[in-house]
Amino acid sequence: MIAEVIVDVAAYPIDRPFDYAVPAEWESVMEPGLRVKVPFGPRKVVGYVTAIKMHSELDSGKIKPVLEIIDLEPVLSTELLALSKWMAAETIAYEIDALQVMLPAAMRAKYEKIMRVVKPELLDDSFREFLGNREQVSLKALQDAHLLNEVKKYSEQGIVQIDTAIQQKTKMKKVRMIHIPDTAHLESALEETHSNAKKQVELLQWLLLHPSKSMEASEIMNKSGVKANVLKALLDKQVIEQSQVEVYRELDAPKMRDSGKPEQLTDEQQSALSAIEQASDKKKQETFLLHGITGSGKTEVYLQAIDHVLKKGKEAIVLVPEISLTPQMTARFKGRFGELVAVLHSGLSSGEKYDEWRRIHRGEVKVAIGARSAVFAPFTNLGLLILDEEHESTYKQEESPRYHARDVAIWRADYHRCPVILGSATPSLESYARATKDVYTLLTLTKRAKQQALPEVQVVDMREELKTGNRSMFSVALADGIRQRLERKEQIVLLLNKRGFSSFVLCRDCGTVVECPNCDISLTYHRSSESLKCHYCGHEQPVPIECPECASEHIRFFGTGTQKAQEELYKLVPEARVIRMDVDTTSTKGAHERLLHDFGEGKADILLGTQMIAKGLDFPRITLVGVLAADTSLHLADFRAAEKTFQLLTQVSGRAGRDQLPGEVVIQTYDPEHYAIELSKTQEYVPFYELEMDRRRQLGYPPYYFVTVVQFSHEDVLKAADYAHKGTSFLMEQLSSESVIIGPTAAAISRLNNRYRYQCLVKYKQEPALVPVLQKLLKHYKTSWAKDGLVMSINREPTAIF
DNA sequence: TTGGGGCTTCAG
DNA sequence: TGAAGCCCCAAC
Repeated sequence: MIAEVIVDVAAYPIDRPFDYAVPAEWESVMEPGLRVKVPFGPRKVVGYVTAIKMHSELDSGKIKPVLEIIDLEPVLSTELLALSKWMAAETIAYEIDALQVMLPAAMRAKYEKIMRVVKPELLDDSFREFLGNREQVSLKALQDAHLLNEVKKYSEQGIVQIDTAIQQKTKMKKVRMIHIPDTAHLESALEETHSNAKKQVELLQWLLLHPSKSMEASEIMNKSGVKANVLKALLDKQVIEQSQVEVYRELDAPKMRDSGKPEQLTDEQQSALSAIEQASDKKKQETFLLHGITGSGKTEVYLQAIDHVLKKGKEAIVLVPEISLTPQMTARFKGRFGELVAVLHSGLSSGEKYDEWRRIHRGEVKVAIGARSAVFAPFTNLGLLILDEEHESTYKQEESPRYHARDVAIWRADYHRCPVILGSATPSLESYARATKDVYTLLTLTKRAKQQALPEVQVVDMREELKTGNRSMFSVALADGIRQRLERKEQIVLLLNKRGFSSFVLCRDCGTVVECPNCDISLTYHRSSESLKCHYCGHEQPVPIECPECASEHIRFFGTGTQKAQEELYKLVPEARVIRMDVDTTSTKGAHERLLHDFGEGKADILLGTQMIAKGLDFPRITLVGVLAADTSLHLADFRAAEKTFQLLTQVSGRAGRDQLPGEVVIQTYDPEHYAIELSKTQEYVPFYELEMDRRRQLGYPPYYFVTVVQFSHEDVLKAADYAHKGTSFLMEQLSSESVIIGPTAAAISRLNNRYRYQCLVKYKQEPALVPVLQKLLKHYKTSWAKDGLVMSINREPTAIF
């Protein structure tokens, strides 16, 4: 029997299965999806069995045997094995990378070189002394002891052997379990125990009072008050027995709970739910775009749809952007489905993630909630996949394999013949466009679930504020609003839009942002050269001293931090209690959750933060939302800038007035006429969608075109540019004339880690040759360019063009 | 990616 | 002549 194995080596010529002989005694247990230890060249590595066959094309002399089977059960199902193949091909990644992302990080192998003594009698005395009674030592320890030269000699003489040890990063957690005999045995043991052994008598009596078959050793010690030595004495006498039992790590119980009861649905919610249930009953793959305004109760639709598939004995995956994986959200799912839910979020340790993964793998839970990678949850009978806030760019992994969770979800749904729900108040243009073309089924929720009115939105022109002499960060309207809420003991959320910090130049008098003469995109400020550059066409110009439009000298780099905002806020309302939430204050584990919890408890009046506060907050006392600088994200060198701004403004506005109290939103901007800001006033998505689609069509950007970016980097500027040229011309030659190839241009971050970066942009509507051509380019690169120090990467459908 | 073999270079 | 450094190649 032959096993085809993908080995744990990420390299171009190795990105294919290798054949290994299966020893006869393992033939009955060998199957695809198992991890094995195999010899590979002179070393030993972990590999994944992807197929079993009876014969190999290779000379039998070349085939080595599998050394060890690591798992008892396959860790990857046939479905996930097939998915990894598809994903590797689609994203142009190594298959091993595609396999590894599907498993928890704790299962990734760690290699350690160890030295094993073969002929101890031939060792020097000093070396033997160092070893003590150890038979093997890690090379690391030997290096620390400066013994590497000796080891080398011994190894050449065959006195010691160097070997690779493969270790699991995280092991299953085990506890010491004490097995307690029945009362009769305990009583007879008590009689036999000498009364001098007071503590033993005490323990036996305690055990008699607390009858149980088995108990954790630590629990016995804690509750009975005896020490470990007493326990050991009884173990030695074989009165009690012990064993190591595998347990799951205890997760923090959610602090908030949902009532657990399904809520009454509105008509709109009900018809959306029915459509999903129908698709589910018909065992049909169908992708639904659930477009519901903020507060329209999308989550309730998810919950009831999940309930429907669970009743049919199937499983569900819910993906949420990491940031909205707040206790509020998870508590709601746990409240509804209790122990059937596994939550996978970044706050868990790798061991905890591993435990959650095993709970899914063993079929102990039916619902998995998590960020991007939860889309690979090892369910075998999926009935529903949900992506909440589907427009979020965090669903795209920006390192190899560069997959999009949406595509993976649809692939899995297709495999299991089940529906996918993409939910958002502000869908990505891609998804909405597909919904209008009936690729996806559009479901719309236009009313808020609790009948509240949408908050009233006011856009404040900061240029006017400046003219009237207000140089502070807060407009008169916002400052008044804040004071008012403080008096009424209501809560305020202030969003500081920090994206694209200091990267563009803006005139404080007329709001002009310096743009590229060739492209409809703002120029990016480059400190190193004191110039402004366009990352799309390569245009470059010096930083102007005065505004090119109004000749004002109030022209400067735009951007301001949360810390400064907090100081200014203090000057404005010293009595207010402010919680600041940004990368600085949320870097420690659980900080994010704690700050939100405090805010929810009313321990602060104002929540000031960056993007991370825009989502998922659902607190009834928030009645004012202020956006301090709406335009910061508008002038990024990114064709999605307007879309992202509109999404952010809509999301954050949705935080206000979610309960009884009416909400109000104040958006401060230097560019009130911009359609992304103008339209966020009414929070109407469709008009924005139409305008933005028009613009995208004119400029030839997604979703009208697909985009692939090929990036070239090299330590030497000239070589980077040279290879970028070569690569670009290769693509031009090979791809059809329908495709638009732009570049090479300097990347937005033109030097990163001392490497110069250039890129080439491929835009296409239909290009069947794309993947094969990219594969060819990759082969070129790997077989010759890479040797010259070039690094090339391919990113299909990037979230942003850097 | 990694380890080994082979080749060159340099000092002794 | 041996050690060290570098390049190249195969890996089942």
